[in-house]
Amino acid sequence: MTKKVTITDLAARANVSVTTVSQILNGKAARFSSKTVAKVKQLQKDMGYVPDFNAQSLIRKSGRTIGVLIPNINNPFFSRFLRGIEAEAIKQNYVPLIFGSDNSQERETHYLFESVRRAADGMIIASAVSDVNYIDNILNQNGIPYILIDQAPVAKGDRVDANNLKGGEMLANYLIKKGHTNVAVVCSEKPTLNLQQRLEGFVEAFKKNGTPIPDERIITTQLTKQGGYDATPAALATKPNAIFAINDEIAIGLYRGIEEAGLKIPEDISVVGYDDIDLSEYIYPKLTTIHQPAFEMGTNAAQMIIKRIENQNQPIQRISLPVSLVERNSVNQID
Amino acid sequence: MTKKVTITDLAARANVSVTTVSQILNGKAARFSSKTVAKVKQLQKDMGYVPDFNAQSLIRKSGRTIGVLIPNINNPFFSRFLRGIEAEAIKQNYVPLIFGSDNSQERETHYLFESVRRAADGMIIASAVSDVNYIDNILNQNGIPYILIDQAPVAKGDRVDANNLKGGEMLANYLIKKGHTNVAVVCSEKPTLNLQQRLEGFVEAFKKNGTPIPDERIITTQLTKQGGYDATPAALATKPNAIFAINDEIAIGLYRGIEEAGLKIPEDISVVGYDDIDLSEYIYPKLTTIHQPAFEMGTNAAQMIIKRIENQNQPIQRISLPVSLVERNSVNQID
DNA sequence: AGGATTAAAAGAAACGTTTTCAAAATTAAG
DNA sequence: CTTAATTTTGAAAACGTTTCTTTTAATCCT
Repeated sequence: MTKKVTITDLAARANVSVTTVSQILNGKAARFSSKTVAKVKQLQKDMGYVPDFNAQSLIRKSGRTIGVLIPNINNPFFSRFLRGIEAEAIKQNYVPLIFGSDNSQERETHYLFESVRRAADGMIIASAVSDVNYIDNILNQNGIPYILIDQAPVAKGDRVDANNLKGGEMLANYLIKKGHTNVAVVCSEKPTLNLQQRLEGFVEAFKKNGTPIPDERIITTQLTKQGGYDATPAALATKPNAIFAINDEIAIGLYRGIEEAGLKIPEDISVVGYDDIDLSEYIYPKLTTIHQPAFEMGTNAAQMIIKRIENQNQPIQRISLPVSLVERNSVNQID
Repeated sequence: MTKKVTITDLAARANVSVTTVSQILNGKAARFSSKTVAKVKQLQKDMGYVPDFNAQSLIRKSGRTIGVLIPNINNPFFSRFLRGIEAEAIKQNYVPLIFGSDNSQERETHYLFESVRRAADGMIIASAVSDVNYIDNILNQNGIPYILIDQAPVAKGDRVDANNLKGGEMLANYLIKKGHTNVAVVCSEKPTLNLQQRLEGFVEAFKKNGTPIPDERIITTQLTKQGGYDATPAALATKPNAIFAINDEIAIGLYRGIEEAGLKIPEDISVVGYDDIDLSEYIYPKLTTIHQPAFEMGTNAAQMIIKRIENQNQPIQRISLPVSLVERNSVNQID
């Protein structure tokens, strides 16, 4: 392990000042004779000089870093979302600092502070166990802009989401068209805003149809495959002819539970999900669900936060992405 | 957005020198009167002082950061692995810098350099599109220790893996016991060492059994669900009574392909996978596979690299974790 | 030729910490 | 009381950059 080579070493070898080297390596090469430029650039390669990140960030007051807080790396929706962020970040020369809160309040706080400590230039927060005002306080105090996904923003905040109200509504109307008026819903205990809206769109559509969904048909559980599996007996107990899983992960758990209960989808019972994770095409029967543009949500979020970082006082940005129903084979026509 | 508060500000407010503040905040509080200590600590809270990460790292020559390079965030095996890393890192107060190479050579290189640039203290590399010596060169030149997962290490390197040879062998013997001698394999084009070993264990066991697997029964494809799906026709064309998918993702793709071909698992054809991702219990029929301790591999990897970081010249570390066969319902008894 | 421009390069301050070393203040000892 | 020992504090250097300002060298113009 050789000692790290610094800009001073390089300058010395080039018989040139530190300033000169710095300038040349930072796009100001025009100011110098081509001979010097060539010499410095060559030497950089030869000596393997790479500027010290910390020294650089210290003085530039930015490390081009975006803190990203998500609930769960395991959930395919989020991993796709993450890849969107990554794609945009790489394009604009930022680096995402990825943190999974695992739905733990403690972890979320830890990572929030870690992001502050590491002087993230901005944050994308898709994890939501903490109170929004709490988050806002911490980040605001430290001058870190952030954007919230799937959660009610503080009044003045930037925001990107997909149209959840519409999504829920589309699903409901589809089910109604297929003759299902007797539905159960599996959702999480303390749903974040996006889930609430999904639910609302869904419930309202059924109400409008004159077939409201009674409260006891709304089952709560964890937002995971396991959660869906666990909730199956309770859902089945309400004798529905269709179940709406608030996300695809839950739907997959439901599939298993239903299978083990000896029932067939969609002949005995229909299921719809939400998210359109890649898996939904790989299970049997293929899942009818709402497509959310997870990747685009990622790229948009990244784009938005970068804009904000680079111009703190531009107008508030809000983007709402469209969703679509993708009809596959998990819903039966009845009557 | 208030101006950032520095240690100098705090010192001024406390009527005390910068040194004093620094010491007190860095575990050397014993050297000072309890009055001073109390005052400083209180003020830190009140003023919301948090040490500047870059200034700190610059002088300490470490940012307690571990670069993590994986092929694909989407693959559940890796996301579980990641969570193992995260768990250990948080315990030891490190932060993982997570990068997904997406199996792109270009990205991998980019992130490798990005890790160098950001002065990662060490790296965990589970992505393997690049040549090992190439990686070794870059990292070695910059004095960054690393550990390789699932890849042949450079002679002197630390290493953690699971026993792939054994895993392949177990699978083969299980299949043989179940009466399958007519098997196809779906693997990737340029398999990394771990995959090679899986394959070798598998193939050798069949050879030993007197029923060797002809080359044309080894189909190559991408290591994804889509890849498995795409490979189905080719695999089926060899008329096997069982297929070994080199990982569970491929197995899931196979499930879909087989279903669409109108065949039933395991009645018409058996399938085994490798990894034991959580999904394998949620598909129908449940997948028989080899369990790899992904999470533990993560914690071990993190532990190992941290040890290495904190003591560059300790002896080489190697851990090989055990694997086990988990028998579910995707294999039929034949004869 | 000699002042005025312009081009090329260098000097020095600043970023916010940690840490070494020495000085000042306090306490204990004789 | 003085001196020594101990506790507490502070000044300044160092980490590796970027950038603002200044100096030096080269070129131009009448």
